[in-house]
Amino acid sequence: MAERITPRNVNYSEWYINIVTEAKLADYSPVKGCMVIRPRGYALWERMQAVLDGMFKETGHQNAYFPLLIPESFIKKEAEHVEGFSPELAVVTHAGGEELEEPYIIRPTSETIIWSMYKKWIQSYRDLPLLINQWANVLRWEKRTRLFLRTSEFLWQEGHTAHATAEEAQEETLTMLEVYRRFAEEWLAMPVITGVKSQAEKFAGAVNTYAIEAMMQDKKALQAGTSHNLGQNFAKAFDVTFQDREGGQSLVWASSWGVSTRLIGALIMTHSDDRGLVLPPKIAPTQAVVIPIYRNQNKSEVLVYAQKIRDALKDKFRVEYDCDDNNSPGWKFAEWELLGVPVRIETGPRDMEAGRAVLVRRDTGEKISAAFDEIPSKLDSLFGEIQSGLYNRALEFRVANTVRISSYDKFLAFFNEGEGGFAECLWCGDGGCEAKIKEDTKATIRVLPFGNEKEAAGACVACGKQARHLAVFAKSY
RNA sequence: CGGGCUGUAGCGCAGUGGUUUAGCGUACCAGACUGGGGGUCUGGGGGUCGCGGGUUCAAGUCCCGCCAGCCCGACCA
Repeated sequence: MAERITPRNVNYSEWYINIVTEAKLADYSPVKGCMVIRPRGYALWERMQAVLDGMFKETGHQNAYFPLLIPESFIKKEAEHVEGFSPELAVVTHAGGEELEEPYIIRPTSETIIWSMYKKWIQSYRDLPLLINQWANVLRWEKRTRLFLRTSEFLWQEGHTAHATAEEAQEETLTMLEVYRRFAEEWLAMPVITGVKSQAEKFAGAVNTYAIEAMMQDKKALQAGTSHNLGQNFAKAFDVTFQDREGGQSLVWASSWGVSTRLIGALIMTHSDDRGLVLPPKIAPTQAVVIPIYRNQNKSEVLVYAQKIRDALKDKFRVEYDCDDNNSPGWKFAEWELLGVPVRIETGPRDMEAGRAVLVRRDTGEKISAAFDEIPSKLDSLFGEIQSGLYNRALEFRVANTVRISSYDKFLAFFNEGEGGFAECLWCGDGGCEAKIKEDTKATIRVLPFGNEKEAAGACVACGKQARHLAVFAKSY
């Protein structure tokens, strides 16, 4: 076996790509910047879809589907939106062997096509709120790509809601941000910081963008999900009005929110180690794998015993049984570790005679012997421990790499000389300061975290003027 | 679009103008022994050396051009 690639002998980005490809989650395709998601990678996405979709339904949303192609004129209706997306649009100019009268854009996001329909669907306050989600692919012609983190085409869900009042739209925006926070923290075991984006970092066309930001193991930040308050911007652009209770006409208020296959990248970069993926039990497509260990003379008895264990677990957990005769146990151990399966269950002749099995944790490597009857309950509690253990480990890592900085010299040293991380700093709110900081350090404001308004008293880290916000600065993906 | 690096078997690589039929590891195929941390042995298949041109008695190796990929930037979820 060749020496495994680690962040110590290559850069972090190569390490990450190596894990993605070694675990056979995805490949680059013949289409530049686009990836092929392999079955193992897609299984992760399906798990995420299932959980998120349940959370969307619980909060009153419905799924729908809108076209891939958007008339070019639609994109141009909202000024900020055009400006934000123009550089990365792919345009269809020909179809059916003829040049089209008006080109179509391949959707980079669906606000415009959806709001063109909402105009027809919304007449009265009785039609509101309209709470719709779409699972779809989108295309943004990115200059540089990285599997799962930034590909030209990616899969996502995009929620688009319409409301009668500004307050309702804002409430929806924050409700969905909270759904994302819960999903990231409770399911992906990935601690996130929630808050609002600066005006420079917000979505093109939004009034405000809220986000969940996570710290990866190289101490860079990753925006893992966004929820936008769109105000009346798209209602104005697409002339979507409704008649209120009093008989007057008003523009509707909007939100949109999305997470993408980038979450798979986030999951990998949060928990994985040099042996491969580490998946939290709640999201892992396979939670445990039963590996029989046998010699030729006792093969059939061991296989029967191992199958009994598998059968005792299969209705309660997502469990696989690896009786492939072509690979040695050692090979299988390494392979299933690479794939991130949270618990491995070894059953050999010794275990069979004792009526037991050995459970091995992927996250710590700890081996636990369990009697046959107690395996299901043991596994259940182990999953809980692994889930919270991964969360706590990631949280401790973030806390250990987050510092409060008040002097600009220290700020520059933190990002330009040190290893970086999250810097919590006071900021005056001026876009000029923000731009200067980006110029000097490549660090950007990731988020203005919630719940820190009282702490924003003091001087801006860059210009020294009266601060208005506490901001989290970091280099990001 | 700039800067750097790399194109030789599925993958990872060596090959420094002249060892015959271009090698090594791994993967693959056949068989046997094995099996509690990526097994051992024997035999086997697999190559337009990225593409095009040039120099030379002789080019994977030198020169020119082109193409592709990756990494680092700029842009972005």
